[in-house]
Formats: sequence, C-alpha cells, structure tokens
Amino acid sequence: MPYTKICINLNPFSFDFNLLKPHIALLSEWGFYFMAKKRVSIKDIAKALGVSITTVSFIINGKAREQRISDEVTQKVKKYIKEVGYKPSHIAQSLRLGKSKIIVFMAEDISNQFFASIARFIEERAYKSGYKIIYCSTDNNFEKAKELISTFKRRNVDGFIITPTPNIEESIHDLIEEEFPVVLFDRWLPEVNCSYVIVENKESAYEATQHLIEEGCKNLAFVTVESDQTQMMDRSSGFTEAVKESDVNAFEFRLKFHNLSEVGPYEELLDFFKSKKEIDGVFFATNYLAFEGLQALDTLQRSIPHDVKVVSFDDHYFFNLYKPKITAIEQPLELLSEKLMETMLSHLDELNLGYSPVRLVLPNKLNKRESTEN
Amino acid sequence: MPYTKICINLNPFSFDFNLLKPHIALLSEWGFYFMAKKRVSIKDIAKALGVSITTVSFIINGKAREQRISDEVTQKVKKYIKEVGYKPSHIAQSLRLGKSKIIVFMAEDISNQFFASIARFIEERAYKSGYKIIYCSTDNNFEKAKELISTFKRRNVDGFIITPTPNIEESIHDLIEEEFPVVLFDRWLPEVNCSYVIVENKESAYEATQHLIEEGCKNLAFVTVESDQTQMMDRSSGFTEAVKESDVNAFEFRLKFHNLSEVGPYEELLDFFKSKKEIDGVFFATNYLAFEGLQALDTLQRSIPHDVKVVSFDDHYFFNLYKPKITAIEQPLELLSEKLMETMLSHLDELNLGYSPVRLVLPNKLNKRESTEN
DNA sequence: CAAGTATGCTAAAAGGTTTTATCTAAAATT
DNA sequence: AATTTTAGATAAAACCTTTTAGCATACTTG
Repeated sequence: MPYTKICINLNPFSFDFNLLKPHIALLSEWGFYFMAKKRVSIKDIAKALGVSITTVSFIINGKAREQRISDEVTQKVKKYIKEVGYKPSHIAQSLRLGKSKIIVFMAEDISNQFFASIARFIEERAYKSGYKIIYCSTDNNFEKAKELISTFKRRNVDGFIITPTPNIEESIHDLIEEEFPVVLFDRWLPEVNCSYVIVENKESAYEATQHLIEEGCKNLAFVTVESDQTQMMDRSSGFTEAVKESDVNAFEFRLKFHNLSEVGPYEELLDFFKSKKEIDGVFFATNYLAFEGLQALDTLQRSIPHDVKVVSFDDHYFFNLYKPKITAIEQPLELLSEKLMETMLSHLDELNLGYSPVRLVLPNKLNKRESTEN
Repeated sequence: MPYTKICINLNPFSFDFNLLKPHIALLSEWGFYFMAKKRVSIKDIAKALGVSITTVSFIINGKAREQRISDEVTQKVKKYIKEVGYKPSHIAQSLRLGKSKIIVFMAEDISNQFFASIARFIEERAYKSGYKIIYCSTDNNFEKAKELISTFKRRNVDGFIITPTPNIEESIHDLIEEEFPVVLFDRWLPEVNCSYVIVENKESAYEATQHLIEEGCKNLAFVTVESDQTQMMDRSSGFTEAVKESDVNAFEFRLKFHNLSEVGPYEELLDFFKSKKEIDGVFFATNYLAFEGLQALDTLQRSIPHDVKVVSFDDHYFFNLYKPKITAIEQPLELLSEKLMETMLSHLDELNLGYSPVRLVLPNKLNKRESTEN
C-alpha cells in the first residue's frame, strides 16, 4: 500500500473538503495523485483525539482498566477506532515484540498429496492460534534447504516445521541453538536433539510384509528409492525383519535418484519385474513408487492380486478407486498435523524455558483391500 | 529469537572471555541464562567499526560508490559483515519500506491437487524474485475469505493471488481501491475490474462435448455442482452449446453443495445414473466429480467406454492410470502459474502507475484416451 | 498536617532499517 | 585570495508499535 511522500494529514472532524479541492486539482495537473485514504496509525488516533499514544495503545491492548484509563477516554478511543477502522500494523508489532507470528512449513514438495494434506491441516490449526504459514519446498535438496532456513531467519519467523533433507543436521542444530522452535516430521535426525513427529515406519512395514506373507506370497520384492533417511531405512528394516522370520525369498530394489530428464521409474520397474518373474508380492515404500509399479505390472499383464499381491506405504484416495483396490498403509494425517502444531505451539509458549524436545511416533493403519475383490 | 533484557554488548575484538566467566557463573546461579549470540544489527556494526549507521547501510545496499564512501571503509565494513554473518532484519526493512515481500495465495483448498500444484509453481517463481508465499484456504466460504483478506492487510502483504469465493466482490474491490495488487485465478468476477488468469472453460467444454458426440453418444449428461461462479457457468454453457448444435439429448445434473456430514456425491450420482439408464456419455465438470462418478458407474456395471463414454474437466495423473484411461481436459498448470506470477510481479513493479488490469485466458488441452483401449 | 497512596494519564526509549539533509575539510575554480 | 565544488562521511527522522518509568493531582491515613 504505497502513498506519496507529500502527505496532507487531515483531521476528519475539522476539515472542509472544499478548501482543498483547487489544490488537489492543481496537484493532479502536475502529475501527482491524491490518496483519499492513508492508513491510519495509532499516532493519528492520538492526535485526532488529543490523547497520548500510550493511552491509545493501552486501550487497544485491553489494558485500559489495569492502567487506570478512565472509562470516558476508553469509550471515546474505542469509538473512534471503530469509526476509522483502525487495525494495528503487524509489521510494527513484529519489530517491537520480536515475534512475527509466522511459522514456516518446509516440505519436501508441497504439491505432493501427502505434504499438501498436512499443509491444509496445519494451516487450520495455526490460523486458529493467530499464526500464519509460509511454505516452501526443499526438493530434498540440502543446499536449497539451507538457503531457505537462512532467509527465514532474517524474516524472524517464529518457528520451523521441517522435513529434513540429507546432511541438514548442522543447520538444524544451529537453529535450535539460536532458540528457534523446530519440529521435524516424516523423518528425523538421529544426531540432532530436536523435536519430531513421525509414524511407525518399521512397525507398519513389518505388519504389511507379514500380511503379504500370510496371503501366501513366497517371493517378495521391496521397492524403494536410494536414500538413507530414517523413514526409508525403517521401512526397509521392517520388511527385512518380517522376511527373516519366515522362509520366503526377498528382493530389494532401489531405484536410482531421478532427474526428470533421465529414464523414469516406470521403465526401471518394468525391467525389474521382467527380470524377476517369480515375484508374487511387492511392497512399495511410497505411493509414488506404487503408482509407477502398478503401471509396470499392468503392462506385464501380471494380474493383481492373483499373480502378484501389492502393498504400498502411504495410502491414497486412488488405491480405493483403482481396480483392484490396493492395500496400503495409511498414515494418520490429521493426527500427525495436530501433533505437529501442538508441539510447535507448546515450544512457542515455552520459549526461554530451555529446550526439551518432544518425540512422537504415531501408529499407522493397514488398509487391507485385496480381499474386497469387487 | 528471544534474548534477556540484561544484555552485555561485547566488542568481539577487544574482549577477554575469561574476564566474564565468573560473572556468568554468578548470573547462572541467579537463574539468568547467557546468550552467547545476540543477533547483530547494523548499529552494532557501526559501533564496532567506529563508523556511522548510515555508512554501513549504504555499503550494504550497494550504494557505497554512489554515496562516495571510500574503498577503504567499504572493504572494512564488508569484511566485518562477512565475519559476523550479519543479515539485515527483514521486519525492520518491511516497516521502513512499507513492503513485506510477501504474497498471499488464497486457494479454495490448498490440499486439492490442482491448487497444490499451482502453489508449487508459484512458490518457485516467487522465491526467485525474493518473495515468499503465505497460503490459506477459503473453502469457497465468503466469510472466511473476507476475514483472511482483512488479517492479511494488517500484515502488509504486498499482493494477493485469489480464487474468489461467491459474494467476495466488495472485498476485492476495496483491495484494489487501496492499491493492493490482486490477481484472480480459476474464476473471475465480472463486476470487479481486476486482473485474472483463467482457462478457456467454455471452449474446452464445447470441444469435449463435441468429442463425446463424435464418439457416437446420443444421451449426454453434464454433471456439475450448484454454483454460479464463472468457471462452472462457462463449462456449462460450452456443454449446452455443443449439444444444441447436434441432435442429442442432454441432462444436466447439479449436485447439491455438500457438507461432509451429508450424504456423499457418490450416492447422489448412483441415484442419478440409475434413474437415467439411457445415458451413454458423461461430462464431469471437475475431476473430483469424475472420481465419484466413476465409482458409481463401476458399481452399476456400466462399462467404459463401451456403455458410457466419459470426459472430465481438469486432468489428473490418475486418469491415465485408471483402467480404462479416462479422457480429460488438461489445464496448463505451469503456464497458468507462470502467468499468474508474471502478472503479479508486473503489478508490484508498476505500483503508483495506476491500475490497468491484465486479463488472460489460457487454452487447455483435451487428452483423448478412450481410443487407447489397452 | 505531613506522609503515603490511589488515580489518570503521558514522555520517551526501543526495535532495525532507509534516506534526506547537512557537515567538514580539501581540492578546484574563479 | 575568495569562492565554489567535491569527497567522505554522518545526524536524525521516519516507519508503527509496546512498555517502563514517572508526573501531577486528589484522596487517605496516622
């Protein structure tokens, strides 16, 4: 909201607009333009009403009684504020109070359904508490995340909700050292003493794998991406553990990291399934992999669940729509978001009280679907 | 980033930490805590280097030469800044300059794939230009949107990107009057002279309907929601026009607005399709409706594309994955976001130059898929 | 009646920038 | 020699709040 530097302050009670008209006309001819409405500040209110800034501020902040401002003055000020529609400048408050009431939400990719859903829940909760959310996507790229963290520090954001990228430990550590509230999610950093909210990756992977085994699979595949982040490691070890406990064969297939220009995961998976004809059960470590894998299996005419049984981590609307329906591990999105914000807000409340991290691991739900064979 | 009020400023060049140790120990015993690192301000730099704040500011902002600051001083300051890792406070800058470098993205629902994708593209573009994005979801609710706009005004956001809700005209009008840059998308407001970026709803609906007719459909259904917003009206009129030009029957089915608690669209659609057995072609006005409709058709055992041919507005990853693949109108998400930000940034540049709205209507792409009958 | 307390309000500092106007000393021009 | 220009820097205002400390005046209290 820009306004010209030449600014005529008008007392709305004592001014005759007609006096001004010829001057405005002249100014307009000179190429100036006239701002009818300058944003009114606390100072303007004080001046207009002949009281001090302090008084107005106290009244605005509900401290009138406490500060022994007379009812008469209080009413006068309140009335005027309503009249001119005054709203305090959030920026000035931020500067004064050192709080911006902004939380940053650093997702891996905000357009991904999982993160977008969480974004929605978080937004809801944050706005209720007077916080706004700035989002950004790290692409799981360390450099980018580091850069983002640094620019957000400058913005005096009040807290960080982050899906940590690889190698980000030091930046997170610094953040905590500087007393920024930080909550990680989806994955965590064993080397950093930081709050996080994650799900039972290992347990659910174990359960899902067992499910495949119970369904009679003998040759299991675990399809994942090249990553040593906790969520992937845990899913992997859940799978491995379940496999060890029974006498089935297991294959682990790690997709290379993909740039969009390279050959896609679909082709890679096609090759993989072609080369392992014996596979009769697949565990996809993410739903994205599952979507690609399902296409590959379809191309190869392996029917689900007859020839191959499939389970995916991270449920999706489509797994229920797809024919056949696909069994998947559902993460408790709403609860997760709820806990994320709860943790964040409690950290924000307890600033100065020292840092005691909260670590939450939430249970998932295995939605078994292949029995519902339509 | 809080710090205690008792703050000992240390000149990092001339202080011996050992001198301080016993005092810190004592303070700690008293319950104080010690901040190793206070955020350094421009003032600290000036004091430490024995120059004025102005000088430092000029150097930081690349105006050293212009303001005839000697190279000697410039180098000294720059070196020191690098040493202490000084970064200007964005809040203070915002206050001073009246710009927050924040754009707000008001979507109908940020967790919806369409909006989430746009959010991602917009983010990319914004960050490149030094802007951050705050998002929020209006739920297409007028009250909520109005409230959000008002709180964002206080935040001195620099611009608004909005999917307008019904009845929001006045708020948008006020926003423009107050010289906030505003760009609408997905739909627009005929009564407000405001920039927007939308797609060719009518043209594409016409084309898609024609496609159904060409494929031999004789009894067409148009499935939409109760809404008089432009995007829906245009899709509807595109359908109607195509129908009029040929001799097919047409049914328009408008779903009631749903609260989550009510009976779902699935049941409603089931009833609809049951009652109109002659329908052999369906145009869904949104992909959400299509997903629900596909399930209903599946339940009724109407095979696609044999018994019924289907087209949906707004393409989706899943339409390509579904069996059979579903024909859909693909909106140019990336281009749309690109134009959205381009418009916004140009408005931000041209502030003060008066308001000349930009109106863009982008073409879609009809992805015909039922021929690919796998 | 002196001392203390309650009442009603305000001045001024602080928070961190940017920018305008100004200042001094030296150099260049009359 | 007197005047103007330039180089090199700076003081202070402005952006808009919140909050601490304090100032009169009027009322209690011992």
